[in-house]
Amino acid sequence: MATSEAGRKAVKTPPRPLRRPLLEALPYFTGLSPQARSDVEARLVRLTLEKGEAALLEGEPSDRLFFVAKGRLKLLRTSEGGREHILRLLRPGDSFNEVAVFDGGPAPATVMALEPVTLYYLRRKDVLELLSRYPVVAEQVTRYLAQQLRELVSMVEDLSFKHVSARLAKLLLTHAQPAAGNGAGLREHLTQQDMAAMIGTAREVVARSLRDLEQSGAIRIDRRRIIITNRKLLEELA
Amino acid sequence: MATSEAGRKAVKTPPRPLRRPLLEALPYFTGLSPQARSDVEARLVRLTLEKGEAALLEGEPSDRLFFVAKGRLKLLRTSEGGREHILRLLRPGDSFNEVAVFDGGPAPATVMALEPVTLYYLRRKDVLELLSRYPVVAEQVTRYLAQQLRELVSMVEDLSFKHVSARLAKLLLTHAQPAAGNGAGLREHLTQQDMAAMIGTAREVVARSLRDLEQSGAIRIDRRRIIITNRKLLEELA
DNA sequence: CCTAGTTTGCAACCAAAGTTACATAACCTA
DNA sequence: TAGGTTATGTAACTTTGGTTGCAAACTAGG
Repeated sequence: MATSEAGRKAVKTPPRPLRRPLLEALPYFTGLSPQARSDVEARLVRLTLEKGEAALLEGEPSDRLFFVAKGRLKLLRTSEGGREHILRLLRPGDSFNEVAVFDGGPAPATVMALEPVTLYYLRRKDVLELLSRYPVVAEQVTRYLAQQLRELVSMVEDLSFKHVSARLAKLLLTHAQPAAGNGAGLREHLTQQDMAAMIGTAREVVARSLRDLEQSGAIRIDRRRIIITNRKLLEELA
Repeated sequence: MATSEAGRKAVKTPPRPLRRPLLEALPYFTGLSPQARSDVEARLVRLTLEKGEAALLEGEPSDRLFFVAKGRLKLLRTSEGGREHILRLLRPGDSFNEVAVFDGGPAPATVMALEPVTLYYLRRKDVLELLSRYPVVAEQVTRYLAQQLRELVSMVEDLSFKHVSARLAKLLLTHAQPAAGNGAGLREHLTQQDMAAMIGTAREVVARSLRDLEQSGAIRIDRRRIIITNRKLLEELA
């Protein structure tokens, strides 16, 4: 993360057969019949991006529904002042740009590659066709959209009711090593800048809050790695 | 608005034929064939609520997709501290509880009647059946969900980037009399408490911001009615 | 191994927003 | 219209969060 400015050149690579596991990993298309599956595959277009390149710029029209096959991206919204709020991190299996595809408006957020990335996309008309041809897909799509809505509602709630340190605590918890209880680190390294952009505040405030959390005994910061020393406590703070 | 606590008794009234205009006003079901229409109508259940009654409580399971036929409701999220954040005002033609119906989880928000209200609802299984039987419905539903997502993203952006006075200015603009330019009042009266709950702040802060806006010349407050005296300015502030 | 760029630590300060505490005005209902 | 209830106006104060400004620690590439 923490990439600086970026162009948006995209390398369109020649179509190449999809590996099965990928399509199966896309929530929209699990459990389709073989014919249906090839119907979908025939419409997918492959696309690769370098680190820092944008798949989508907020405000621009776009009718592509994207799927992440490889690599991670950030989906963010930018303020006039240049600050960014990261709404989601995208990883293989995720999709994005549903909003623009389904309501026909401009892209509501920018999506930028955090590392070399492979994407596939469908055009709006193909999506709608698949949607009406395969009801299962329609069902999966509505489920996915509903989940997104649920997450955003919870984000709104957090922003409006919780203080920075609570939002930070929650962020740490959702990024903690899964199995581990106490003593767990984060699954992937996040810079303070990243964390700030994810919970909607400034980097310095994150630093301050991290110190507070350390004071309280919930976490320990060891050579800029965050260790959760008291998960219970952290959950209470969140 | 500004209703106090409320029970949640609901009066289930005997089924009665839907007036055509209503069904036509529901975005999901416009443009259906007559048979399709009666297929939908046969599954709708009618429900009335008194002012202050809840159609839905956040956290409770619910598999009903609701449609507003008459009256207004507020859709809100409550904090532990009892503060509420109003996410949307619902009026005839609106629907709610898509999230729980489509992802199968608990209701993400509470919905409360602001006045006597008539609702219709469909059960989850009927919704899914209609969805797969009539592709047009699937398309309308995904469009509607996408619009909701767009609005929530914009709400998140506002909360994270804008100050209270900007959020308030925006709120006033979206509630201003439609046609009118300067000199326009609000379409419906909102108490400061309402406004505070809609932009995620405290009532006193709204009062303070209103004074600021009046100072700046964007609005005038005349016997607790808000008049927009300089729409341009208000738009800049937002 | 060295350097340029990135990330972090931290303090001091300022601005915004939340809180507390009342007084006053408007509204509704009996 | 009287009297209670709800909505407002406003000030003072506290807390949180945003900003500024560096210095130090780190890291990746050459």
